[in-house]
Amino acid sequence: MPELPEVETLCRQLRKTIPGRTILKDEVYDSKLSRFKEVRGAKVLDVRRRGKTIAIELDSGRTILIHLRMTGRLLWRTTSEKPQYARWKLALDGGNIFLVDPRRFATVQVAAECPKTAEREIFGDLDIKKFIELHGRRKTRIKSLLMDQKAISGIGNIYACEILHRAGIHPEREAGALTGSDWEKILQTTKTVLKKAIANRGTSISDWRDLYGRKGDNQHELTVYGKEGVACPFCGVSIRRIRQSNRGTYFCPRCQK
DNA sequence: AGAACCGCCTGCTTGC
DNA sequence: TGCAAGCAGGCGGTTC
Repeated sequence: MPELPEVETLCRQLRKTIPGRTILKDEVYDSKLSRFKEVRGAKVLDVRRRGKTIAIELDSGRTILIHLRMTGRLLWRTTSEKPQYARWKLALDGGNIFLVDPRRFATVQVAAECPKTAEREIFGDLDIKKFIELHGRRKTRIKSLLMDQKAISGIGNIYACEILHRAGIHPEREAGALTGSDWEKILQTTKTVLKKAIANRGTSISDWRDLYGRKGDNQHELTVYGKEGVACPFCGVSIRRIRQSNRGTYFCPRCQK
């Protein structure tokens, strides 16, 4: 699933590829994708990441917002050959961006403005002190909080599990019961885990591929996600899987208190 | 307020 | 082998 590191990988690759190019046309292949405003003729100025959203800024003042949800991928092709499960194409001078998505959850919209998320961005303006003030007394469980996009942007199920494992915090701990040093640990580990994943160009356990169709390397770094029954690399105890808010949570019962 | 659950989707795995 | 049920889950919504 594309989370912050995967989306960041795409944004970096797009930033090297499309600014300065002009949009020749766009084609929608999936009726589920809503109609959007005209983007033809506009030139790409920049590509930014907002949480898990890709924002392509145009010189027309509009911004194309792409959210990949579960199985969405973006593919750069210099030919017009349509990949399997192509849902949308942005034709630029010199190449095409295809949105590929077997499960059809991904969304594309054209907005007037780029969403503002800087205060929720771990690599942006997010401030630990302020974060603890806002969320440090809540009754919600820490894993749900890490995945709450309105609290902190970009973390999904895979990285939430991995972060808490490396931080030694049990996913069912109540946010309000965490100490200052717990928070320190969690937010520091969040940075470390996500940075590593970005450097590895994302986690390819199933669908994820980068802009050029290549797998990432971060799946080799995973210590708990998808590893029920496997020995914890730190202590050797069997990784457990529970269900939290209807999604799989993996953790080590010895390392995570 | 927070958790549980649903609907949106379809490729893949599992079980009979 | 073949088919159907079950599973995966981000997000927005509803319900309890």
